[in-house]
Amino acid sequence: MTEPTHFTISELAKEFEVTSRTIRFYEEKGLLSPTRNGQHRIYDKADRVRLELILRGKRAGLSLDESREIIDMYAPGSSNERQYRFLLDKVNNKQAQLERQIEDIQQLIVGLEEVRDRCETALKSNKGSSEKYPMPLAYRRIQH
Amino acid sequence: MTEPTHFTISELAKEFEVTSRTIRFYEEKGLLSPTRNGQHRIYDKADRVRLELILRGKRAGLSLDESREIIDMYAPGSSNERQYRFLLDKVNNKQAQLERQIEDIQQLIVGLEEVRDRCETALKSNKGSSEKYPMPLAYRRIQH
DNA sequence: GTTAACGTTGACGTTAACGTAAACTATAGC
DNA sequence: GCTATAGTTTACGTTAACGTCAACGTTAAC
Repeated sequence: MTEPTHFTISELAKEFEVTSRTIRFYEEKGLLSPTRNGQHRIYDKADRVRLELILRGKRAGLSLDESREIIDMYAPGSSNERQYRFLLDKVNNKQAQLERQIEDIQQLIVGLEEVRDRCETALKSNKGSSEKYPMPLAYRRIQH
Repeated sequence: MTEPTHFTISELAKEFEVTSRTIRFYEEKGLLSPTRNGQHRIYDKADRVRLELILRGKRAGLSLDESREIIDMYAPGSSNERQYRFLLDKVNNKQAQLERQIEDIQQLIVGLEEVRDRCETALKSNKGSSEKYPMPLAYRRIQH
């Protein structure tokens, strides 16, 4: 049983738990461009990878435009020195932005961990009714 | 010069580089509830912190509803054991979700790092025109 | 007292990311 | 030949997160 090399829209839809409409929408927006068999769409492995990346970007909280930007960096076009330098610049900026995003998420997690600690100590004291429950401190050191 | 303790809407707008409309919108959505001096809004430090959290959530790629969820966990309501257990559960779920989100972002970064490496070697070979430039590999190990 | 600066409440407009429904085509199974 | 299944296009609907007026109220300055 060898790996499939081409896919229909509903196969991809099922695999990635999105609707066909969604996949067609991504095509409208220029994020996918499957070939056609007559009027039906046929997706190859590269298309599948692109869809995967789009959805990863979505889970990451990116807009479709942002995901497109990144995917386009993955698949470079022309290749003279100026283009490389330009791409390099975009890559570095994007990476910096993503790293800032990670920091923001980590700060949110720190806040949640404080909440959890307080919950747990409150539960361990075995009378969760008369506890002091001050505001979290996690959001005190903020700069950005 | 002691730290200010209250703020007008435009002060906050300026500090956080959003419009007053945006801040009022957050209030409409129940994310803020400043007091009033007559008809004007007055924001105290707690309000400011909440705004900060909302914007951090935004940078993190969360929707307003998701940010609200998290903020509401920070500021707990009643406190019997059942409530604590329930909150604890929500906190843990949210944390897991945020950590998955971080992983997705990190994968995107890995892809960008590959691109950058190729850019840099291409530039170092000092003739950026005749290089092979295969598709990135970063998105090969994917499970989720 | 009027103009400027700041704030307020509607209310309608806009963009992104799809959902939903209608009307049609093509193929496979009976 | 007919129905079921999968796919297609076209088009209008929806929700989130604001933007953009318009019309109005107040204090502060001149």
